[in-house]
Amino acid sequence: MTEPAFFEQGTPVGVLTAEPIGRVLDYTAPEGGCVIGAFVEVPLGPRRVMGVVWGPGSGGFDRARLRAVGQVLDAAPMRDQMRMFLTRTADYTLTPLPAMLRLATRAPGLGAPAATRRVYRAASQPPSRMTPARARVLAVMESFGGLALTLSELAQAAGVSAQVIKGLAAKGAILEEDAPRDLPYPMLDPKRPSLPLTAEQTAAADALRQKISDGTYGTTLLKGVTGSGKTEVYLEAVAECLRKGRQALVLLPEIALTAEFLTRVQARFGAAPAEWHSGVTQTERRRLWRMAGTGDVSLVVGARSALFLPFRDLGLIIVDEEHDSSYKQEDGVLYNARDMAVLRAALEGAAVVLASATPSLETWVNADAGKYARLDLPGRVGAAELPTMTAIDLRAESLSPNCWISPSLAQAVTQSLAQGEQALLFLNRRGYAPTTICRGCGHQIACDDCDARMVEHRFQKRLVCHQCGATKPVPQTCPACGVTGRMAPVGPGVERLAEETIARFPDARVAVLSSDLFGSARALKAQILAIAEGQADIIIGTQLVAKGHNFPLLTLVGVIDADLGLQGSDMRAAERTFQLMRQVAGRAGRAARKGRALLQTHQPDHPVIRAILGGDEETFWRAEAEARRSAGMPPFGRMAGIILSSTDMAQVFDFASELARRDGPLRAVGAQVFGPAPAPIARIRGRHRVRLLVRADKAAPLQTALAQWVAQLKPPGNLRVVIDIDPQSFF
DNA sequence: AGCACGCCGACT
DNA sequence: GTCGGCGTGCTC
Repeated sequence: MTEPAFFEQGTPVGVLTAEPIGRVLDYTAPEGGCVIGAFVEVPLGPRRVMGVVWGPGSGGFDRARLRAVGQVLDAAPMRDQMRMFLTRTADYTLTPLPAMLRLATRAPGLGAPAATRRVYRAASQPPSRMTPARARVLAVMESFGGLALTLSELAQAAGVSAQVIKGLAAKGAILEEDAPRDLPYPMLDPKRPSLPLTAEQTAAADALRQKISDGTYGTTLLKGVTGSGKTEVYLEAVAECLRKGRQALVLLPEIALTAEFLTRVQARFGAAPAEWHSGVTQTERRRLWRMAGTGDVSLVVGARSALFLPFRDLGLIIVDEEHDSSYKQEDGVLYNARDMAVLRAALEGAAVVLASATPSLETWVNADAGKYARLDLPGRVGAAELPTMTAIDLRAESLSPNCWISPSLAQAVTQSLAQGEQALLFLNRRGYAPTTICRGCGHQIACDDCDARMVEHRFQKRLVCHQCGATKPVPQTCPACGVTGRMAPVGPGVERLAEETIARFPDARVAVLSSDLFGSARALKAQILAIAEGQADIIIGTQLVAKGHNFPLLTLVGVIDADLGLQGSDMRAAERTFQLMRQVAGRAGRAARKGRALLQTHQPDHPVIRAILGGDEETFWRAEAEARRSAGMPPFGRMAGIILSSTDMAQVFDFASELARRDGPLRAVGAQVFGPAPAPIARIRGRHRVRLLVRADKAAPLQTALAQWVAQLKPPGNLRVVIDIDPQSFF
């Protein structure tokens, strides 16, 4: 069936709005008609809302009662590929289509006529009377050629007041005009020479260029150890894509921390790329959204939601640090940007590059099965060598109570300091101490609204719940037994580790990098820069430091508790610990000096610890893959998590049990239900959470079955049901 | 999502 | 008698 691309005035059209209405509504096409995919404004009840012409009218509504499309908005119509992408992601994630549309239209004033701004341009006629200030203005204009400047730009550049410029304009000596506010982004120049590449990098870059030159879909895993120069390699893929005249998208996990990345793009292409993340202004978002649609932006660097920009001709998607768990959105629409990038690329005829030093098991398996191509960069660039990794067996070390730096680690730190090098002590725990306990009765302080212990933050002088952010003062008196003065912190957090470090190394400058210690991303960036320049001797850090920062003077990484991530029975624990440890260790020795990593552990013979220390990664992945395969777990089977939450614990348990009992639609496709069990976090913000897990074979039509299954029961009152396809954690 | 309609409790 | 609580249902 072929759909008409254009609808004459008065013909019924189906319009999808971002309102939570489960279906497309019929309207009549407006005066002048409209094309399929057009962004329109339609009347809905007393309101006017934005929508997209999704297709011909369904005809299921009284023709005489149809209202007309209000107006066609001034935006590039949504392309077929994008409509297909939204439909497919909605189906895959079991998200209502309007919610997907909302994700794809996160730009303010979408249809408003293009905003203008007043600009000034040189005129041929000189002013009747020349003054030094006027001369400076004219000189600035001369130096900018024909380029139009705003009042403030011009005044600042010439060092004159706005009055001078207004005066010149009034005399006709310069021209005053309105220009569109949304200027095209500076052009990136892919013809500029790349940085010198090693033979290894060149080979990988050539292979990627080849993938892009045929303009078809294909996914490549670019696996390179930290410091192997992955970025330079995939920037060559970007260059090839730009040469082809297509747009490129680079997805990054922690967008607030990309100053270094932007500088590298600037160095390679002579101009900065467009940025898309929560920190960009509304005006900028609007500009980028529109320019993506018209093709006036060639390279976008962004967080996961950049995947939903309306690119006119997307030729390449890079997913950097593809294993990073922040690609999986955990609230609102639950999607994994890495997987959806592959889907979008397939629909657009674009190439995908998944870059990582420690790929996700899913990606490793896909590459192993030949579904993805794979390129390896085994060596570091230049003089840098991979750090050596050794375990410190904590069973053989004598540690004083409330101390976490073993004698062996302390000795290594002393040695680094003596050589004028930096050391990093890694502990993935924010705050001072994870637990506050009463020495009298053993009571632990927990959050009032969540099923979580409260973490002491000495910096804030309060206890903080890491689930909901609630805080309370550290009590002097035990709320359980009423005894005063026996409350005590138990276990280490980075703040407490810093205290110990300062006591042990009084002459060293100690810096703590933890996300909660900085008010803004800018302050954090400044601190990172200062550390990179050598303004600290010992860095104490959480997970934050594992992600992509270069500290050239850093040669020693000490992992305080390598066992931390291995607790619990989550099947992803091994994979996560492996990735994190490898990444943290990779911070050491990235410049000329050799680095080493020391892992404090109570179980040096644990298979994961041995895999981290021993070089044989492929064996580790193969064993992990085999364990998953035999259990029928992802990526060899499919999983969905169903989180049910309510303020009433009995109600939510009863409902979940009833749902689990009525598993007919699931059994019909060979899927099983597990649970109900308390969710990993059993209570958040006063809501009790219960989880069901569904497992199915890879080929099973899981989404359809889930939809039928859940539709059997109507959730009562304030009970909420959220379905999470491909959950990050499964027990 | 908004916004109306509607059916029961405590107020001028 | 009326004001208003927010449950239910509709929007082409």
